[in-house]
Amino acid sequence: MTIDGRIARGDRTRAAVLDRAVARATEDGLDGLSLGQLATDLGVSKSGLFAHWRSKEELQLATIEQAREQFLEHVVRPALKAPRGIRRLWSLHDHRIRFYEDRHLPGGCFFAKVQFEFSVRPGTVRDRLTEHFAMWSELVEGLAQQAARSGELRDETDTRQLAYELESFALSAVLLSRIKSPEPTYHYARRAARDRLRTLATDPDLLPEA
Amino acid sequence: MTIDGRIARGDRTRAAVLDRAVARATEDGLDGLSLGQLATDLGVSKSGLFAHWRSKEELQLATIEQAREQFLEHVVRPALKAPRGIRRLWSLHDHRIRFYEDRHLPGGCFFAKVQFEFSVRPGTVRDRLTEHFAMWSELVEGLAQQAARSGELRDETDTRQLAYELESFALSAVLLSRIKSPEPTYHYARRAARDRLRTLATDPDLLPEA
DNA sequence: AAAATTAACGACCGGTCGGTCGGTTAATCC
DNA sequence: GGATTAACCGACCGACCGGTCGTTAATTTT
Repeated sequence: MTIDGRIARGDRTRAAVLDRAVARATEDGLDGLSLGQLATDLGVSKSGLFAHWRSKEELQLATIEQAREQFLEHVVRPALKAPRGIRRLWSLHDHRIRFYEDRHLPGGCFFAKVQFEFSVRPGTVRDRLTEHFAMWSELVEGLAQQAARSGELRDETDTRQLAYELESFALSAVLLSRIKSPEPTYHYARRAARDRLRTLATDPDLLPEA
Repeated sequence: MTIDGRIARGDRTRAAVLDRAVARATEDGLDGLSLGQLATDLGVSKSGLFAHWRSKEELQLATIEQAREQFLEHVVRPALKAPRGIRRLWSLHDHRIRFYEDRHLPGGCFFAKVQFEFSVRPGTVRDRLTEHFAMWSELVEGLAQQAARSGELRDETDTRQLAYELESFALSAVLLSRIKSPEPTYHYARRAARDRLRTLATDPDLLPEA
């Protein structure tokens, strides 16, 4: 019952390749990824990559899963530590902006980038991205509904509408932080969400002040 | 002083190529554009394209200008017919959403697509896109300031913040209309902007109702 | 110690990419 | 009517693309 050193080695390179692939994809896109360049960057051979993934598309799909893991680890799981309700909703938005702010990825956000890249290009990659976004949407809308049911949101609140607006503020933070100056952008992204949540909250003091 | 038929012919093909390039770029991006495919689609030869643009980058830059023209014609100029102030601001947002809704371009929005594509890729293309976005930002913020100065927005209104939020709602409409169902998305994009403007308006009746 | 398994490699393939070059055709100018 | 000009084309180029294949080196199993 010892650890197989060969497999451990494979796992290590696989992880290294995927981490690099996620990062590069935020710059040049999932399709812009060239297997040759990726291999050279990592100091491995191109054919070595094919030992782990049988095609470029397979590697793209694996890259998506890796990006999802990163996002869960840095954004979702920490955010869920906040108390149920409107504070958890805010926490999710805040952690998300912080993740962009901290520049974990050179392009800011893997999913924003590749969603735009594949949103009108049918295929397996697009389908997987759509699934992931559906899950993410359910998470956000679920948290909003939780907050509504526990009486922390005004009765007339449209939780889907709210989810749309939060998504908007975060999504445009990714882009605008690269096109205009980053600091004001992140500030606007936070303030927009906080103001919106405060107008819908039955107890605005649950949220940070201006 | 008659019209030179040869030059007129050149202008016609140039316009046809650029229109097609704008449309295709919303699907595959400005870099995803292949000159060979583009030429084949239009029934011309690849080398014929090089007679009009000396490199791919030159064609990309020309494509950006063409997209700008389209956007001015379908969105900006019609929107500016609305009376100065908050109604003009709303009109700009509404025309923008309508432009996406009408599916003039297969990918929804040229600028959203290529901004994401080039936002972290230094070069002439990126620089031009940044310039264009700066002009667009000035337009929106200028309209907001106009509305504020004429007393149609509450005194405490942060016009830059408002511009950020409007941009967010429109930007995410492009993406979410492809990932989720389109109709609710456009509805959310309009309602978010209208609600926000109404809370900031000194006279909400200037804006359409729910 | 031999056999089996796994990661990784170098050489190579057909195809496509952006780009060049020497024409051809047709409209315009003198 | 001949020279000029502009649009456009077909053949071709080197570079790079995703992908295949036979092999080597290291580790584990028997």
